[in-house]
Amino acid sequence: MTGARDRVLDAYESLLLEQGPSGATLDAVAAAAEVSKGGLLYHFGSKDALAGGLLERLRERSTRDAELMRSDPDGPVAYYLRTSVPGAASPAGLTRTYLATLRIADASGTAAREVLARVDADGLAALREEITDPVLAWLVQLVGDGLYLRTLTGAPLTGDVSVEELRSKLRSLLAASA
Amino acid sequence: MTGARDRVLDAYESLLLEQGPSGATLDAVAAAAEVSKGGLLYHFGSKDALAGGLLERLRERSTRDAELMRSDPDGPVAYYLRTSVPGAASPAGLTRTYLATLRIADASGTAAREVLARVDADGLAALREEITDPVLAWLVQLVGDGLYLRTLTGAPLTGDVSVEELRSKLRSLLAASA
DNA sequence: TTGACTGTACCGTCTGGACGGTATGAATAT
DNA sequence: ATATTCATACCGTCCAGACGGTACAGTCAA
Repeated sequence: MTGARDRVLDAYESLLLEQGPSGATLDAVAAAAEVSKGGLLYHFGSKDALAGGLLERLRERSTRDAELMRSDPDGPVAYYLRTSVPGAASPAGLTRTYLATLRIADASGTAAREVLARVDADGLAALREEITDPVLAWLVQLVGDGLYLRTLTGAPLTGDVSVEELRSKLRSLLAASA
Repeated sequence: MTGARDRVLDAYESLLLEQGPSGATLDAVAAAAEVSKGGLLYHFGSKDALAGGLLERLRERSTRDAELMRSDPDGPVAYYLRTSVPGAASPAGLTRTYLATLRIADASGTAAREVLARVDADGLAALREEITDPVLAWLVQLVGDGLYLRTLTGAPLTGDVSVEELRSKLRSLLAASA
């Protein structure tokens, strides 16, 4: 009994990631969630409400992720470097929800942008607790964001240089400035 | 006589950037380009063909941008750092076309991803001509990509740290490893 | 009995696309 | 010199289908 509501949101995310906004129709989402269309509309009264539900989930997961980041035994930076790699999803499922929200950042208008901006701000704040230099903290975050963009485009993440090499480079950069 | 074809592509880009894929309907594009729908369809036989036209333009502009990058008096890196900032568009209009293409990266399926990947590869190759360390070259590119993502979400580019500070940090990082 | 659905039937709107027509100008034929 | 043909570059209308959303009768576990 996973709760149909969550299943609908999961399905919405999946369709957004795999087929984009145009593929995430109410019918398709309902089918993917194994719920009738009527059932979907019972939980989310309109498509806007569905998008709102995704935004709400993003907010929740972002908050939870920030907590995990702060309480990580190796510190926020280590956590961030570990989880911002597309392959390893964040425990809270933040990555997935974030990427899905990115796809509706225009359709949902400003609301999505605001939440997205808040998620970024939360992450940066957590990073700053460990990285004293604000410029460097931002740089680290931007590298993670760049990796996100790669995932968005479905780029192969370049086999030439591994993400692990990138992370260790970042670590040495951080150590040098400390 | 600017050529209706180019005007259509310009309008398509604008709508993609301002309203996203759902706003970029054939009618809307035609209206924005001040061309009738029939006229639009004369130049691009279908919506897929329109997307294809955008991809073609991206390829052209990317090639031209790579040339400008290589022939820049201050070197590829300086050029990249200068132009990857959303505010200052690249001379060839690459930024705009790239961002627009990002919005249809799913609808156009794999074709868009391939071109996007090639643009990234071209940029990285140009960067590598100046930055010997491949990991560092990739890092620089990812920072630029992160800035792109910010533009995509419409994030305020954080007023806390200026992009100029970020650039100078990057420059000093590059100088230190040389 | 209520809440959480399912299933089916619909409706109005919008969208991509097909299609037939038109204006212009250059080439060719007479 | 005039008439005819042809290609290019559009315009405006129409339509089938898809989409979001509504309505409502029924099911079934707690």
